Amino acid sequence: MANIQEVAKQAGVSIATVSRVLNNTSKVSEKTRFKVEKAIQELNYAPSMLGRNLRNSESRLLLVLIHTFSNPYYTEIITGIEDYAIENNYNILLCETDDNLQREDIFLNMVRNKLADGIISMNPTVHVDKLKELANSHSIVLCSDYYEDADIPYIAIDNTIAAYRAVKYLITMGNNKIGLINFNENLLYAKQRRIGFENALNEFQLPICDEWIHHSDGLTFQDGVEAMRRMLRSKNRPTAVFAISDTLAIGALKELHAQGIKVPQEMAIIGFDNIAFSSMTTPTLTTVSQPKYQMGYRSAKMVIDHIQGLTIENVIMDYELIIRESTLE
Amino acid sequence: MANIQEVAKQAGVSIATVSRVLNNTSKVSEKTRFKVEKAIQELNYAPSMLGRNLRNSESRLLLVLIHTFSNPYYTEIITGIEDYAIENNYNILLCETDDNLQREDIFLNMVRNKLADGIISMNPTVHVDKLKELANSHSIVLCSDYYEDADIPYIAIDNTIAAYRAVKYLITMGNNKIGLINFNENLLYAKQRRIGFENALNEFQLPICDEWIHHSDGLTFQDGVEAMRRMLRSKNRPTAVFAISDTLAIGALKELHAQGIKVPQEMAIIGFDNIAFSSMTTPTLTTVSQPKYQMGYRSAKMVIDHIQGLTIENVIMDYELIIRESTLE
DNA sequence: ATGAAAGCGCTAACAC
DNA sequence: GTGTTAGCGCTTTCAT
Repeated sequence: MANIQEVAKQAGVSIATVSRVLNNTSKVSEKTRFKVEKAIQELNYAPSMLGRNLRNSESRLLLVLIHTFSNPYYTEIITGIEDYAIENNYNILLCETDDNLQREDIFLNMVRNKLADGIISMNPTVHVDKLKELANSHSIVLCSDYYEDADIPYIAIDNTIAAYRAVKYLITMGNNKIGLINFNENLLYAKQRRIGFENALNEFQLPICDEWIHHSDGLTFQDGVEAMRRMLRSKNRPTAVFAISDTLAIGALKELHAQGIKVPQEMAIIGFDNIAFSSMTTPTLTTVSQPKYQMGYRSAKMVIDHIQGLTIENVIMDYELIIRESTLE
Repeated sequence: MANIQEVAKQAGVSIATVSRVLNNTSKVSEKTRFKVEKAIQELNYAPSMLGRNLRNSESRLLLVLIHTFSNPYYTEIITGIEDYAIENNYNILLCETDDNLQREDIFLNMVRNKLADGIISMNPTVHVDKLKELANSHSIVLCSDYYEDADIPYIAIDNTIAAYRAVKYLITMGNNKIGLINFNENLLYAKQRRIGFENALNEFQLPICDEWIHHSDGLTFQDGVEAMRRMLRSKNRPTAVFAISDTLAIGALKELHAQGIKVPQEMAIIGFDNIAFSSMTTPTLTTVSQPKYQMGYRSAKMVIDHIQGLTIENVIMDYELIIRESTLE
């Protein structure tokens, strides 16, 4: 592939002029521009990003850290990120860390290495200390989960209140035995949603029963199936269950169906995230919807603003309760 | 962030020596190595990929082109690609083209631009001529859909036979009125699956009825809902439907449920792809499973082999019929 | 074993 | 309006 030298030679001009034509950065005479463009055509030339980036010391690449592609929660957020990024001439590098510290290191190093200009992390299991240190000198934004007191800018919803509202809704629907399917509570959002859950029960003086609280090892459908299976082992069952993610809720729904337990008549289920599948289940799933696209879009804006030296502030977004069949009587 | 100069200065050696320590490329005395490593530590130095890549004229980045993140079909393939890539010191750049020619151009240019070393395209709507031309001088592999006579290496299953087997299975289950929900037949795989569908019907001398063949505009659940809705407008209904993707099949299932039509008793449904959600629906979905992880893994191997100058050959993978509730009586 | 220097492809400051 | 040139951070050849 031709380089700028060859184009210059072919057009009979200097490389500076070629660069000017390429970047439209100062006046070039019609005639010269024409010659250069002709040469570019003939040589099928495209400028090397590598050279350009090295010179400009920027890559216009954003790293997006996620735990695993298979979690459908991310898809809409990523679309939002990508839209803003593309609009602003950035591209995104989607990085799956998969709980692998080594892989994580590779990605974090890419921004120290100048291969990427900033990071949007949606990966709460990331090595916090490293991220914190990196955030001192680089542009990092956390999306949808964050760390308290870590001083890394974030965008998220108020999980405590959202969970509180969801559970309160279950209560107002007449449920007074309410269970929880949670994930690893080291994650802030999981902890917060549990607190919201407890706040609601406390407010209505309902029991918080350990038998009705189960933790899953992961966030796949199958994890939800297993959590519900464990919950159903006890004869004393809740009449409603709040699952911390739609994937878990959908798995739970499946297990209830397998055991012939009617939803919502015998047990109501509410999820969290409003993933696309949640309206395709039988019954359809009541859930808490985060403005995922907007969260992605704005987190991209945040990180790009930060790269360009602006100061940015944490953002708390609104959520919405989407009521569907799994909680209606 | 420090650069190689500063490290050299701090260690009291030349930049060449630092580079040698970094890359372990020739003998360096213990003492010098130690000094350099100390300086690297102190300055918290990490080499710039940009400089390195420019020098080596490689980026060790692979582009993965997909149509949209929201299609769950891709997730497992991408995991396979990523595993092989990481094992071989490559990273992947996941690119969503979204039918946008301009966006597509950006991505294709990245490989001409030396920002990426190769492309795995799973995006059948990509501008074929451009891709073909690019494939002459760069490393490109098509995964799961391909172009006939385009001479671009690919990995895929035999869609015609897979579809044939799926439909034949419906026939042997006693169905003789079989419908099809297809997608845009400009896509090779859609065309091939239709041919397989017709081959099976022809073999058993069953009618191919236009009323029972519907095309959707997209591959979302909603598209499946709408396709089934259209099919149900005619009184004369098929007793089984082959949907070209699980997403469409799941949408169809949803619409059948909404209209109170029992699956599989009144209508059997079979999908294609075995996405994770297909075992979570009610009823669970019979489907054709492609070895998605392996297809990803091997396509990454193919493109990296090609980058490294090896000759590569097209690969046809096996598929598997996964029988679940949506076709059982 | 180590250093000096060229050069990867590009942009921008400076000179004309 | 256009050309010359330095330099972005690195690797590698050639000396020593």
